[in-house]
Amino acid sequence: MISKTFQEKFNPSQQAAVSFTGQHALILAGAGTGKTRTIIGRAAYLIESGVSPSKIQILTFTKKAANEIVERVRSQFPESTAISLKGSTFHSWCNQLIVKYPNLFGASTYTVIDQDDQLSIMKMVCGEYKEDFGRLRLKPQQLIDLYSFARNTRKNLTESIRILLFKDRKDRETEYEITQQRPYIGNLLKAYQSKKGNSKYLDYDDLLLAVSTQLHQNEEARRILAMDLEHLLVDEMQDTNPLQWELLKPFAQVCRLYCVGDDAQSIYSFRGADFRNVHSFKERVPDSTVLKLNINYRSTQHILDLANWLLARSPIKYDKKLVSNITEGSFPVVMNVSDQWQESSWVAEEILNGFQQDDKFFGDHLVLSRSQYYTKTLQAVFIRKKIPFVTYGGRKFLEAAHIKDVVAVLRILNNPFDEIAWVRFLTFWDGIGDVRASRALGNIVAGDGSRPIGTLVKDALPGQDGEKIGDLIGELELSKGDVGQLVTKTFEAMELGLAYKYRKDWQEKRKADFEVLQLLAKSYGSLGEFIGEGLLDNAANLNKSHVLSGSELSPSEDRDHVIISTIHSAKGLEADTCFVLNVSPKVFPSTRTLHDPEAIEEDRRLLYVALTRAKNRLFITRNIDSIQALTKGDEIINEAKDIPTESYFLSDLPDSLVEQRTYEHTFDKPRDVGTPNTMDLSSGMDFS
DNA sequence: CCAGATGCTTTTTTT
DNA sequence: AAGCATCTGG
Repeated sequence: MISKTFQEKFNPSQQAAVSFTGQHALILAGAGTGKTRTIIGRAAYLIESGVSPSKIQILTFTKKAANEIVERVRSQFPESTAISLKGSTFHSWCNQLIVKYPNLFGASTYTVIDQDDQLSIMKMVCGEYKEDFGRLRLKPQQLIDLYSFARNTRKNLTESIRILLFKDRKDRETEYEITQQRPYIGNLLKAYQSKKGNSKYLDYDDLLLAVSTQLHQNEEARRILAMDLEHLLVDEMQDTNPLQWELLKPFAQVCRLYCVGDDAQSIYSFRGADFRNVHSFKERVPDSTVLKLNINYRSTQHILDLANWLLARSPIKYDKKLVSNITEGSFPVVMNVSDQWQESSWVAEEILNGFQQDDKFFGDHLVLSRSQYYTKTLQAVFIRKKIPFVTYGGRKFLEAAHIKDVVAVLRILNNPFDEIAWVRFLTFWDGIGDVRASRALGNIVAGDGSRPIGTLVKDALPGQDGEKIGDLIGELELSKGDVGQLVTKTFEAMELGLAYKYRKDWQEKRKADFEVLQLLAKSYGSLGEFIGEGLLDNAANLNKSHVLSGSELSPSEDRDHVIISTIHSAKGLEADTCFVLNVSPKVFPSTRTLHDPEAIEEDRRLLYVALTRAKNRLFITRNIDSIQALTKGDEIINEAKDIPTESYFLSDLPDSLVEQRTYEHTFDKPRDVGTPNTMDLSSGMDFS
C-alpha cells in the first residue's frame, strides 16, 4: 500500500518515524530535520494504510501551520480522499468540540474573549473591589497574568504569586508578603471568575480547561470522543504547557498519540510551556517509543556550526548536534552597526543587492527580531526604499480598535450578556462615557433575554441617546441571520462616528479595513461561528497570511515580499537569507531575564530558533556601542546593573565561525536604486 | 460628578 | 498605538 516514492522522499530515520507501528510515539526532531515533512508523511501514510482521514486530528499552535500541513497532505491524494482530515490549533479544536457537544461540556451560548477583554473585565472588578485592589501594588494586567499562569501551569495561587511576583524566592520575608497579599488577590480573581461566568465568557484557557476537565472526570466523554478519533498528531510538543498536557493525557487511553518536538526550540515558558512534556514523555505515556531525527536538510554546515556552538555553551544538555547534508556555503556575517537606522539601511541594501545581482526574490529574505516594536525603523526604511514586505506577529486584525468597535455590535447580538461589547458599543456614541454605560449595563444585562434588545436599551438609557441607540440595535438585529449584511449595515450606521474617532488616520489606513472585515464576515456561515472561530483562527492571523486582492481574501504567499517577523512567530519558517536583528548585549539575553537562569536559557533557545531559520546566508546585526561597553568598561556595567559579561551569548565568539564587519556607509545617502519591477506597496500592511 | 481632550510614556514573546 | 495622568468645560 505504500507509494513507490516513499523511500526516495524520506531518509531511514524519517521512514521509521513515518511508518511507526507501535502505540504512542514521540519524535525528537532538531531544527530543519524535516519535522513538518514527517507529520505530513505520517498523516499520508496512515491514510494510505486505510485509516479514515476523519479519524486523524492534527494539532498545532497556529492556524497557519495547521492549514499548511492539512493542505499538503490533501494534495497527495485524489480530490476528495483526504478532505475530512482535520487540523486545528489546540484552542480552536477545543472550541469545536464544545460547539459540537454542548451537553457534554455544558456551554451553549458563549463568547470567546481575548486578552484585551480579559483585561477590561479585570479592570471592572478592580473598580468594584476598590478595598482589596487598593491594598495591592498590582496592575490589573498582572492579576490576569497570575490567573492565567496558575491555570496553565496547574500551580496553586501561592506558588503562582511566588514565581510571578517574587521571582520564586522562598525566604521568610517573601513568605510573609505572600500570606499578606494572597487573600486579596484571591478575592479579586474569584470575582473576576464569577463575572466571566455571568457574562458567559470563555477565555482561551477556559476552552482547554472545559474539555480537559470533562475528559478526566467523565468516562462518557472519553467514550464519545474516542469514536471520532484514532490518531492525534501533535506538532511543537515542546511548547505545550501542563494544561495542554492534561488535555492530551486522556487521549492516550482512547487513541494513538504521535507527538513531534524539539526541546532546543522551547520558547514559550512565559505562557507556561514545559519541555518536560518532551523529556518525560516516555515515563508518562506507557507503551510509547521515542524516535530521533538528526540530519538537517535546511542550513549549510557553517550556519549549524554557529547554532551548535551557541547550544553547547548552555548549562543545559540538549544532546544535540545538528549535522548538515550541505557542506559548502558562506560564513554567517556579524554586522556591527552604531544605530537602528544604520542597521535598517544595511538590511535594505543587502536585500536589494540580492534582488538585483543574485536574482533572489524578496521572498527569499526573512528578517527576525525579538520584538515587533523593534522593527518599526526597518519598516520605515523598507517603505522608503520600496521593498515590499509583510509582518508576522503583532496586533491582529480583529484586535484593532476600529474593528473592535464594529464587532462589538455583532457580539451583543450573538450574546446579549456580553458586557464588554455593551460598554464598547455604548461608549462609542458621543456623550456616553464609562459611567453612564456601566449604569445602563446593570439594567440591560439583568433582562432574561425575552424582551427585544432595542427596548431594553431604551429603558436602561432614558432620553434621546437611548432612543437612537435602541432603534439602531433593534434594526440591526433583523439582519442577525446574514453576517455579511449585518457587518455592512453596522458599518454604515457607525461610519461617521468611526471617521471622527479615528480622524488621525482614518482615510489612509483604517477605512479600508472594513472591506476586509466584510469579506471575512461573509466567509462564515453564522454569527456564532464568526465570533467564535473568527477570533481563534484565520481572522486572528489575517495580517500574517492574507492580503486583500481584488474582491477576495487571498493568501499573501502569492506575492513576492520580504517577511518581517518576531522570532516567536517565525517557528517553522525558513528562508534562503535570514537577518537576525540586534543580537546585542542586554538583548540576548534580555536584561529582564537576568535574574533567572531558566529564562536566560530560554533566550538562548530563542536565538537558536532564529539562527536555524537560515538556509544559505545568515546575517546577524548588533550594536557596536554596547559591544565596546562590554569589552572596555566591564566594571561600569557590572557595577551598574550587575550584569556578568559572560552572559552575553556572543561574547568570546570564535573568529573561525563568523565573518565580522562594521557598517561603513552613512545611512543618509539613500542610493537611488530605482524601482525593481512593479511592486505593490499595499502588501506592506499591518494593523499595528 | 461626568465626558472628552491633551500631552506624556512605553513597548517581549502568543493562543 | 494605546495606556495613563491631568486638565477643561459642562
